This record gives sequence, structure tokens and C-alpha cells, in this order.
Amino acid sequence: MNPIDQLKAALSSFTEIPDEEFHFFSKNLQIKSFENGTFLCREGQIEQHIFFLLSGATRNYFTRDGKEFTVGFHFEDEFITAFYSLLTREPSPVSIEVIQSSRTFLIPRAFLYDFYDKFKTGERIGRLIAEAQYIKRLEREMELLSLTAEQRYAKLMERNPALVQGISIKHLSSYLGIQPESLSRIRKQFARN
Amino acid sequence: MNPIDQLKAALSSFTEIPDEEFHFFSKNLQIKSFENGTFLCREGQIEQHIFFLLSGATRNYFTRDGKEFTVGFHFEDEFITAFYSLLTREPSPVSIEVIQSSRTFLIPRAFLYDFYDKFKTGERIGRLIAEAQYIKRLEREMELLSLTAEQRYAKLMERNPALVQGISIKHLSSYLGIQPESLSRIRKQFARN
DNA sequence: CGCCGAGTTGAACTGAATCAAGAAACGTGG
DNA sequence: CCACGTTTCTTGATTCAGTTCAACTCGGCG
Repeated sequence: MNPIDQLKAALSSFTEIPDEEFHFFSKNLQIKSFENGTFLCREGQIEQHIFFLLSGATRNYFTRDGKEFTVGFHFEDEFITAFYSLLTREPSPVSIEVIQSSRTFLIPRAFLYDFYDKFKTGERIGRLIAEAQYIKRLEREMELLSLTAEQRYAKLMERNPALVQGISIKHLSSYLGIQPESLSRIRKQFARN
Repeated sequence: MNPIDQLKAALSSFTEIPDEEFHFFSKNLQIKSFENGTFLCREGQIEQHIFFLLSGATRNYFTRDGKEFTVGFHFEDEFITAFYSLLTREPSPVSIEVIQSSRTFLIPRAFLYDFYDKFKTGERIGRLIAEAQYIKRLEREMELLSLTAEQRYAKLMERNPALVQGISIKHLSSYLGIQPESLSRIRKQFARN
């Protein structure tokens, strides 16, 4: 599928979008590639873009006392941005690291907000994206509050086995809120059954 | 301040709202009161409303294995709803319990979505509310991931001392993700210094 | 080869949970 | 206004999930 159609399909999954509005949205987009290990946004920067991931994968994390804590992973056909910073205009607490070389559409923030101003569909898509993000965060908060490390791992396995396969122990454990050693032990347990 | 002005002030803090749109939004609202211990929404129901809290306080919580886990508190001038259920149309995982007798505006979901459809400002307010909710959730997720119980308590103290005063140990501990006994001990520590 | 980062395993440690027993606070009815 | 039962909060003793630190294995790569 060509990149523009890929974007259109992703947007259309949120709400119907009139052709002329989509055309406005997509006509000036640049494609930008990122090598493994590079960053879409670094902690402390003020986010200036939304990215649409055509291929590859990324990891959002923040640091505290020198330790890294992963808040999410993103894969192709997803929109990615340091949402907190994009919304607040404050320095991002979160870094976005490329963990599989990626091709993206680069959507400047100013352009996005212009799109919000010009079109009702724009606002709607923005609302639906924010709502979807909210739901992800709430679900995770509930899991962090109420489940043990082992239960969180089990749940992730069942919801997204591909992710569990493809991501390093180091990154996965920091997403689950545990140490790599603990995840290793949990895995051993699961392998037995 | 009269209720309508109170609502208008709260909405205006999100974005400017034209008079005729506000009039449309506010003209048919009912006021509904809730006694202490009653519920705005119960786990398993499909949320049909947004509430605007004119006075009082509420607690959002879910249960797992018979235990309660609090995800948030709300006070006057805030919008309250079982957001997950409102968005997904699925049964709410979350209950909203009144912890100080409350007066609310009752905003039916159908009416809200009608407002979204009719006005661009509607969509915008919806977007801004969802974004604000997202930020709260992200901040909490980050704290749950990276801080110890004691650090989370200290942070809450400094951010919202009134809340720490006014809420029972039981509810506060379930919000911090610890047992009441642990919170009691943490408090004793803090009292010493 | 030999190095290096990623993953595993073991042993000791610790923050918080659990269990159990009191103490304080609260409302309700006599 | 006090006596009571009920719930909330505190305190102590014990247990446990997960951390920490250290040593070892493994596969990739210069």
C-alpha cells in the first residue's frame, strides 16, 4: 500500500473524513526515516511534530534517578508524539526512541493545529485520538494499581504476544515496572506450564 | 455564584465559547443532588451522563478480587463521568461514589454528542477535556511506575494537601496503591519531620 | 579468537502486604 | 449525656514479592 493510502486508512478508522479535508491534511507531508537507536523526540525538548509510523517501531520512556521507565511501544500505522509536551508546550518528560528503523510522515504541530482550526473533522479526529490515548493510559493505570508483576506479564502475553516476542527483556521489564531479573524469572515460570 | 455561571466559567477555562453555543448547551440542564454514599455510576453500567459538580466530592474506583482501587477524586467545578464507558459504550469498569453530598448538573450523553455534532466548539471542548484527562492519567502512570509508596505520598501532599486532609486513609491508600496500614506508617514517619 | 552487551541464575535483602490485636472516632438509641 | 456497637486508624510481628548485587552463560561481531 502506498504511504498516502496507509495514512488515509488510519485516519478513516477514527472517523469519516471528506476528501478535500484529507487532501489538505496530506498534501504537504514529508517522509522522514529514522535509524535504529535514533530519537523522534528527546526528554527536555518541546515536541514540534506528530509522526505517523509507516513502518518500524518505537519506544516511549522517561528517566528517573538514572533509571529508564517505558510507558509504551508503537508500531506501524500508529500516530506517535510526545503527547504531553505537544499539548502543554512544556519540555517533554518522555523520549521517543526508534527500536526498529522507521519510516514516518512528519506532521508539524503548527500544521496540525491549523487543521484543527480549519475543519470540524480535524477537531473530531483530535478528540478521538486523545480519547483513545486516554483509554490506553487508564487501562495501564488500573493494571499497575491492581495486578502483580506476574499477572501484568500474563495479561500482556495474552493481549499482545507479538510485542512480548519482539521486544528485549530490558525494555519489556521497564514497561512492566519490574527489573530484568524479575522478568527473566517470571518467564521461566511460564515456560514450565 | 449561580450554577449556570459556575458552569460557564468552567467551560471557558478550556476555550472561548460563543454565547449562543453556551446557551444551547446549558438551556435544558437539570440539577440533581446526590447523598453521601450514593453513586453517579456503578460498575457494570453503561455511562449515560456527564456530571458537572456544583458542590461536593466524588471518588472513582474499580474492584478486583473484592478489593477496591481508587483511580481519582473529583471536587467542585469539575466534570465527572465514567469516561471509559462513555467513550466505548461498554459496561463501566469504574464506579463513581459520592463521598461528600453533591449537587450536579446532569448532562445526558446523547445531548453531549449532539453538541459535538452541531458545533465546532463542542468538538474542541471535547478534545480539550480528553487531553486534560490524558495528562492526568499519564502523570499518575509515571508515578506508579517510578516512585515508591512514600514518594507518591510526599508528592500528593505537596500537590494537593487539601485532598490528603479531607479523604479517609482507606480511600487515600487505595489511590496510592498501598494498604491502609502502610499509609498509616508512612504518615507517622512524616509527622516526625 | 576475545570481547561485549543481553540474558540467566543464585543468595541476601527490603519495602510493603498480611494477619492480628488494640485504640480512637463516630453515630445511634436509651 | 453516656453507653454501645461499628467502623476507622494505629501498632506490632511475620511473611512474601520483587530488588539488589554478583557471578556466570550465551550469541554476535570486530
